[in-house]
Amino acid sequence: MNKTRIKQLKAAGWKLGNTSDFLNLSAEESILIEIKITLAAGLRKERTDKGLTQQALADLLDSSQSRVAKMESADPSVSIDLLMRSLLALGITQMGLAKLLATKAA
Amino acid sequence: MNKTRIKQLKAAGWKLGNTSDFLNLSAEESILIEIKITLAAGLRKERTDKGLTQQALADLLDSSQSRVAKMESADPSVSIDLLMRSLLALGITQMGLAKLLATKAA
DNA sequence: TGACCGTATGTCACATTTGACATATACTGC
DNA sequence: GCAGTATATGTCAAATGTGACATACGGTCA
Repeated sequence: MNKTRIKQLKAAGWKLGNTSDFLNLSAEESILIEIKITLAAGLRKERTDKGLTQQALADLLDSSQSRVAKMESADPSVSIDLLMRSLLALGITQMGLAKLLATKAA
Repeated sequence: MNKTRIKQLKAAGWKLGNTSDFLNLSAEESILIEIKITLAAGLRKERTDKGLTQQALADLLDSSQSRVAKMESADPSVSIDLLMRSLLALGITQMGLAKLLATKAA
C-alpha cells in the first residue's frame, strides 16, 4: 500500500536491482512491481522487434514519447492498465499477455 | 481510448452480455474488458472460496465494501491494477494470475 | 566540433481512480 | 410483518495516473 516508499526506491535507482524483497515491501507490492517490470520489458521488446521508435509507438497510442519511456522503465507513475493497453495495441493477444506473465512467475 | 463509451455500455447493462465486439469497441478495448471480467470473476471466486464477505475483504484491503462490489462486477471505475492487487492480497501468485488470464484467452 | 536522432527525466494541468458514505435491493429467520 | 446480514449502486472529495512539454543524455555521422 505504501506507494510513497515505492517512489522513494525508484528515485534511489532500484530499477537496476532485482525487485525482490530486498527491503520491506509487502508480498503484494513486490509481485505487482515484478509484473510491471515484466510487462515493461515485453513492451520494449515488442516495439523494437517491430522497428518502431518510442515516438512512433506514442503516436499509435495517442500518447507521448516521454510516457512510452516511462512505461518501458516501469516508472511508478504508469499503471498496469496502460502497459496492457499498449501491449494489446502492438498486437499482443490475451494469451500472449498470460504467457508473458507466466515467464517471470516464480 | 473512448472510455466514455465503455461507461455508457456499462450503464446500459452490457455486464450481462458477452463483452465481445458486439458494438464497435476497438480490439484492445474488448480484450481489456474481457481481462477485467476474468479478474473480477476470479476475485469473487477466491473470496467466496475463503468464506469471506465483501466487507471482510474490504478490511483486508483497507478499502470499502462498495469498492469490492464494484471490483467483482468489473465496474468501469475499477482498474486492473486494483483487481490484481486484490487477488494478490488473497494469496494468488503471479503464476496464478497468468493462469487465470490464460483461462479466458481465446 | 556540431547537427541530428532516439531515449530519459522532471514538471504540471487535467483526467481517472479510489475509499467512504448513503442508500437500495435481496434473502434469511423469526 | 420486521430485524439482521450480504451485496449493489450512486455520489463525491482526495489520491493517483496521464499526455504534453521542456530539457537532458547518449550515440552517430559529417
